[in-house]
Amino acid sequence: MTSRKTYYITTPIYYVNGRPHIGSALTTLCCDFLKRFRMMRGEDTWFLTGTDENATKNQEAAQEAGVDPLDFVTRLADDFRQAWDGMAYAYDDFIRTTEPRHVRTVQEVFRRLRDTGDLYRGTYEGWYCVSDETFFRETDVRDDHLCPNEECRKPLRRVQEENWFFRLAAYGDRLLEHIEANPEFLQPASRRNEVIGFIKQGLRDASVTRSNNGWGIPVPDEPDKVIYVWFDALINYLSATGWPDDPETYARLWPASVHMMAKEIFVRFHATLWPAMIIALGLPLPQTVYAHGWWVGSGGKKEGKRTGGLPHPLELVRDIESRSGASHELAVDALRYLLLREMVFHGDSEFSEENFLRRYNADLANDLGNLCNRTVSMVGRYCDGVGPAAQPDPEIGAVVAECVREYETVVDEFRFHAALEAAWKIVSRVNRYIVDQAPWNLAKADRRDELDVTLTTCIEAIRVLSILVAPAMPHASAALRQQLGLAEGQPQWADASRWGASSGLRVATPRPLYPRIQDLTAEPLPTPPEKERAMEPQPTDTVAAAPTAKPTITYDDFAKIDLRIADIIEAEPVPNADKLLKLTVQVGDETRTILAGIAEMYEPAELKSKQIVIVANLAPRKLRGIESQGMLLAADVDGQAVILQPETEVPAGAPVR
RNA sequence: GGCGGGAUAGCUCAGUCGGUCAGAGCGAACGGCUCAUAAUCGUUAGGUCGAGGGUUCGAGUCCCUCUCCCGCUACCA
Repeated sequence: MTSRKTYYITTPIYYVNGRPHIGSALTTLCCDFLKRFRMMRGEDTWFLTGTDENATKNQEAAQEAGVDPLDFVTRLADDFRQAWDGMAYAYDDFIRTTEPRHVRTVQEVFRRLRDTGDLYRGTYEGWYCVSDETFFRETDVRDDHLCPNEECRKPLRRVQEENWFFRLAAYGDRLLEHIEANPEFLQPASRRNEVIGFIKQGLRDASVTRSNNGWGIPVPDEPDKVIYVWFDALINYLSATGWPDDPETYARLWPASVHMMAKEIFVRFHATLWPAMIIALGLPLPQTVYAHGWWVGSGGKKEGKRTGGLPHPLELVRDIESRSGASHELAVDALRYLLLREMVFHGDSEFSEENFLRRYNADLANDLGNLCNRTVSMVGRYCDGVGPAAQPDPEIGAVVAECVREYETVVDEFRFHAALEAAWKIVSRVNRYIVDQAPWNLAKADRRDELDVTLTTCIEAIRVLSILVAPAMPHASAALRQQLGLAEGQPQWADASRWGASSGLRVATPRPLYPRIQDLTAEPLPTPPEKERAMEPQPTDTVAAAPTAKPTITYDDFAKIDLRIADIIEAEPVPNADKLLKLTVQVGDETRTILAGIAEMYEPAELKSKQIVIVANLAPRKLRGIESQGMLLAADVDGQAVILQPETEVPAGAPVR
């Protein structure tokens, strides 16, 4: 063994013309999990993500919008960066394909492959789709001369141009050889078989340049051409290592340990073209290329093809946050947990918000959160808040050890949901243990020794859990440790195997990590999350939400919202709710009930006869057992609501535009 | 069209070499407990394991046919 190789893991670089959604969030999350897990084990890690910006479409879209293309893609790239920051993904590097370091590497790759003869000139004459940046053969094109891609169908252009081609066909045998000899190279196995089938069918050389329209990476010495966006994009994994200018960093990072991605870009690009390019360059191949499945809509509809239907991860976070009252950071972790836990190993998984929320209650609120809460509470009550110095139960210790082993095994197989399942075996075993031991009876009978063993066992189990959940839920891990009274700092994996490592901890005041969600009804998700927050009871410990630029919407999107002026006729507090007021409002000749989370800022009396702005066509929703038929608009100032009013009195029901 | 993967309790899914495999979790019902977040613990699900046929002493578990879904690939010059 020579110097220690860094565990280098990558996401694909994301097309900036899409937006972040729970699919790309999952890919990135898997990488984050692996990084955090490896780090915890003491390994050197490097986690790369980024954006793919050289597509011709971007330039055209920028022109339409009348903006400079680079500014345009920069803004879009920032959307991704903010989304990933908001999800607490601890990437080490964010690469953009418009950066000089990437351009430099891509051009060098091109030069070298040109020199070795892996690239050659060829003439292409035929049909070209600008949108897909793809050439089509004569036989693929129908008489209408529209793009054969069913999801595109844009008019094709007749082109004749000389381009550079990559000798992909020459690498089929070498690829197959490597794939057969290295079972861990392409995973999971079902996907590997698809690749083998694809290669055995015979590969075709790939056209890797396009004519230069002012956007993209110019071909060295041929400024009238740019490098095809896919050829350019894959090279980002190499660019980020500093190849060829920074041999030291390169040596530390390359080859990549894992290229993680969703399945649609696996077979042709990451499992075929990219490895062939690497072989042609004479570089070592990545250790593992892994493809996970898609989120598909409920009812068997294939929503994965178009990810437009999938929500933005931070929208879901806001929803969890406002429904549960969990802190923002813990809501982020809740979604991280749910994404990893709901995505099954082999294939596509169903995305259903209701199922997510159900699992939130079951796994996070009832099982994990409550286990911590009841333990800390009992230590407070029976031991004056100091963990006893007893030996924890060895039988539970054996169960914990077994789960820790299982966890480690399945993580190395990329079965994240199975890892979390293993951790939750501990949770449910200890919940059962508590009932079996009945510490409340032990306390009454003054059976001190048994009580000490019981509570020490609980504390120890939670301490181990705080380590096991850390890769998926870094904030929740810290919260568990805070509750137990453990010193701050990164948990270490080795401590998961030290049963009985803690004693005499001073526990914190018990505070539920994950409050239960009362209403699981799945609302249509595109509900504006920020406005909704002002409506919901706000927990006092809510951390300020990470600022998130919302994506641009069209006028049509805006026009769907029916905003109206309303007169407040009646305002009264809602029983058992600190922050909710029940408003009876007049909208034109209609009277409605609206619930608003403004009780902390406004007295019912002072609201009477005030004019407000409401969203009149929001789907009704039950809050605290009362149906709210609309939503009041208010500014959100650090969680406090400030209602919006017309400047002068106007007729109730007047539309707002 | 070819190749591959699915179809298992209301929901999401496990089921390795054919014989306590008909399972888990959630949801629901009932009961226990009271430390806890109306939590937790226990019991309860009688589901023709997509349809039909076959091999076998015995088949979700192997073979054939069919239906539906999904993926990869090819579009028949």
